[in-house]
Amino acid sequence: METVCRSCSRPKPEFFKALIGDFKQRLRIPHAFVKHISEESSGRVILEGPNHGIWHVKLNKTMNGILFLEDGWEKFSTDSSLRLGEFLIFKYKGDIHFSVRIFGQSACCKREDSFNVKSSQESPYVQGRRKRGKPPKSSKTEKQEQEMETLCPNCLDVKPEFFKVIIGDQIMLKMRIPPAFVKHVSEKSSERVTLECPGGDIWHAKLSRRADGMFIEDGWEKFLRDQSLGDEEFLVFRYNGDLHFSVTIFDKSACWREDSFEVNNPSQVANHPGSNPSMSFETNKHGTAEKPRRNRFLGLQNPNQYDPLHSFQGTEGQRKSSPNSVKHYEIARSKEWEAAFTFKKPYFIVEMKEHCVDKPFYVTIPSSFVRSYIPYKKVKMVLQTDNNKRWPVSFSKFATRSCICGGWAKFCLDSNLRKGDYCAFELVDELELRVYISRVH
DNA sequence: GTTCGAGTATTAGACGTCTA
DNA sequence: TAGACGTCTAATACTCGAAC
Repeated sequence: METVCRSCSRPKPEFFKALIGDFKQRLRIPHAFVKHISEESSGRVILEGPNHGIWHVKLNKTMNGILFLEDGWEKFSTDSSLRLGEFLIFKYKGDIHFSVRIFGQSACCKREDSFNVKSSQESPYVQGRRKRGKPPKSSKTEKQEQEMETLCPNCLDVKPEFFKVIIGDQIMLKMRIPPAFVKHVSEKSSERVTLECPGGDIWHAKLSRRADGMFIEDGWEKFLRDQSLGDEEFLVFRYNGDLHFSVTIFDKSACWREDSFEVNNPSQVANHPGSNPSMSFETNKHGTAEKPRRNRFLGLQNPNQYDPLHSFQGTEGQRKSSPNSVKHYEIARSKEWEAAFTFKKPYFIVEMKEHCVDKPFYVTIPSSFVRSYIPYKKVKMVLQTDNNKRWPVSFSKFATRSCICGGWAKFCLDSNLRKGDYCAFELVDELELRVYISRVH
């Protein structure tokens, strides 16, 4: 169970961000999160890295009330070696103070890598390159060791974590633990998995070890059902050991789901400090309490509540350019581009470089995508766009890489692609890629 | 035996050059 | 000149050996 921290009596609001587009220049605060900081929406904020290093970043507000982390953000981004496709989770501690956790493309928390980054001066990265050899052992003072035992995980992020996005049908039956995370699970552990929501509710499921990975099933489906979890919701699993996971749920607004902090079992309500006394329960046919099902947000009914940059999806354990199920919408807004991405099919994203939009006109396809989805050495493919226009292109697989070349130039010119734009390629059919464009210019 | 530094291998992206 | 292919380089994982 999520313990009550001695340094905080209530849960701290969180939101997550996917690093896409111009994330190195600035980062938008999700609209739904602004309410938590609206009174302090102008000025400097403090970002605390995974190792408790501190960065000061200017929080700027646009005319239409959108908040961006800007001046100083680039330094934080550089010092933390943030990369496209990674995820950040911001926990708001109050007094414009955020702690930040970084999740790599393996879907696991990058804490181990970034733990020793105390500040830009002490970064183990030299000119952006990680120093070779094993990282030095993190040194903690005796006091810090004691605090680790008494502070709740939300206040001291020292436990391994991974995230998972609810996408597609398969995950409704079982959830694959990211391969990069499996090392944290002892081979001697039992098969009984405990999933605990912040409100204290507990679900049990079965852990299956198979040749193709480690899965949580038999009970997972009930957990999803009871939490009314559905497409595009984002879960963070914090591992407490002995197959006990604390689960934090984020909804489509990129903010934590506050109802996940409510207690599902009325018998627990009276004893739970964070419970909502006004919450009512219905009794199901079995006589057990059932939380009213959440009114799930299924579409862009209210674009103002939707943070278009949040939902670049994670992977099922793949290292790069995950072909996870996501769909991208293109949203152009004045000079700055914003895109909302929610794919349903395998995809990859490419930033348009000079060679993509000028001679010799080609796009390199991530090899992980090619291995998984394009078994051909040389084949004709079709690109299509939102307006149902189609462009024939050639796909070629070489010894060291694969690319789209023949025909790409015409697509590029017809679509007026420019250097710096992003293209998402969604594999809608065996030899058909739907292209979504995010324009920077 | 453990920790840490350093060398090597592998992979993927960028870019230059060749050829039909 | 467009497309095909080779080479270079960066990033990172893996392995080994020295120091403690």
